[in-house]
Amino acid sequence: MKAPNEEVCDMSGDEMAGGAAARQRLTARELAIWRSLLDTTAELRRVLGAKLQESGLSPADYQVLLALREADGRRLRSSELAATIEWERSRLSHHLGRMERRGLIRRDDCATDSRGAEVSLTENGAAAFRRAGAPHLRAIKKHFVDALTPEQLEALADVLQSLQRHLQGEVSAGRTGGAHQ
Amino acid sequence: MKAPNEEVCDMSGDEMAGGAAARQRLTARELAIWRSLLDTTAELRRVLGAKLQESGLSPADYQVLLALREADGRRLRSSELAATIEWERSRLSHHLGRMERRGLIRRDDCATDSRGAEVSLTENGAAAFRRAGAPHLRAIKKHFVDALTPEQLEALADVLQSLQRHLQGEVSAGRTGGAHQ
DNA sequence: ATATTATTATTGATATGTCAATAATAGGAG
DNA sequence: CTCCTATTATTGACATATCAATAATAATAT
Repeated sequence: MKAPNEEVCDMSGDEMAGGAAARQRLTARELAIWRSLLDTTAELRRVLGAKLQESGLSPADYQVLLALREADGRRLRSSELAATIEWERSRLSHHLGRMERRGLIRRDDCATDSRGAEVSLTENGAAAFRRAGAPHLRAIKKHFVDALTPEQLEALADVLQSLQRHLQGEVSAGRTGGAHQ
Repeated sequence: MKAPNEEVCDMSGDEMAGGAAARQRLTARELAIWRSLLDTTAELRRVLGAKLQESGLSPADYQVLLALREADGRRLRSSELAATIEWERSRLSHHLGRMERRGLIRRDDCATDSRGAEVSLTENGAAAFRRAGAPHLRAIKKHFVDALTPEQLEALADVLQSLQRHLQGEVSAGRTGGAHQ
């Protein structure tokens, strides 16, 4: 096993111009936590995905149906839907094709923009979503929420907020600590 | 917006036999934290995957090459490799086929078991891994570790440990304290 | 109005992941 | 040994994801 502070990676090289803190190296402990984050979240996705599958929906199906369910008038332009769930348009187009074949959603021509398509739930799709919803939420409670104390949950929320801010600061050329990529 | 403690899901129904705590309901806050976990880790995977791609490797390629790199004699039986990285055998078989076509790995017949295949790095694969390694570790530091304080990192490790114990306790029929797997 | 550019959505090619079958060999019971 | 079962690895069919290219329309400039 590695010593707790062993350096796993020599960070010298490019894009490390700044102060001493910025050139610190990745420890074995830090790497292990990263791997644990990857593995644990993958396993959670797998377990919850399997639960959803019992209702005949994939996680991707669920995301699409949820966004439509919560949309004004239960319908969305294809590109609005893509923006809502943060998918690439092409991915959505392929997936909508499959969901349409299965009778879960419908695509109609848009009245105000001849290029556009309006996506809406079919009766079938709405029913599938209703069937899947409660078991899915129960599974989130059982496998995720119930594993943690309220304090741990809040600590996790704090961690996630920091990670997200850090990620956003990077794309919008921010001044997080000088790294402007 | 939802009130912080609004109940999102009525948990009554199945498999809730026990005390009052177990039948509590999923709050909007808890659901939001779950969604944030999904979204944030997806974005991290995306960013790190894009970085790896600059070296011509997918995250999956990297996992395979890393496992081979760390194996005794730089070679593994196919099923050992699958167990190491926790992949289904069929997935590994398909992926090894693609990696073999790209000249990253090689499969030889196993001397002691005529069914088996021994997977090993090619010179090409070893070189690709060497090229990708340092930038990948730097990216983990930059996008993940550097976003968090040491306290946040330890809090996250604690959360992940609880989640993993909880998941394992479920598969091995209960009693978190006794899971010896 | 016409030409240029941008936006919308789809498509095809390819890479990836899952599941259920298959083929071949190993290992044990009789 | 011979039959039965387990293990090993691959395959084919399909679902999914990404990327680059396309087609159609809208929006804008001149």
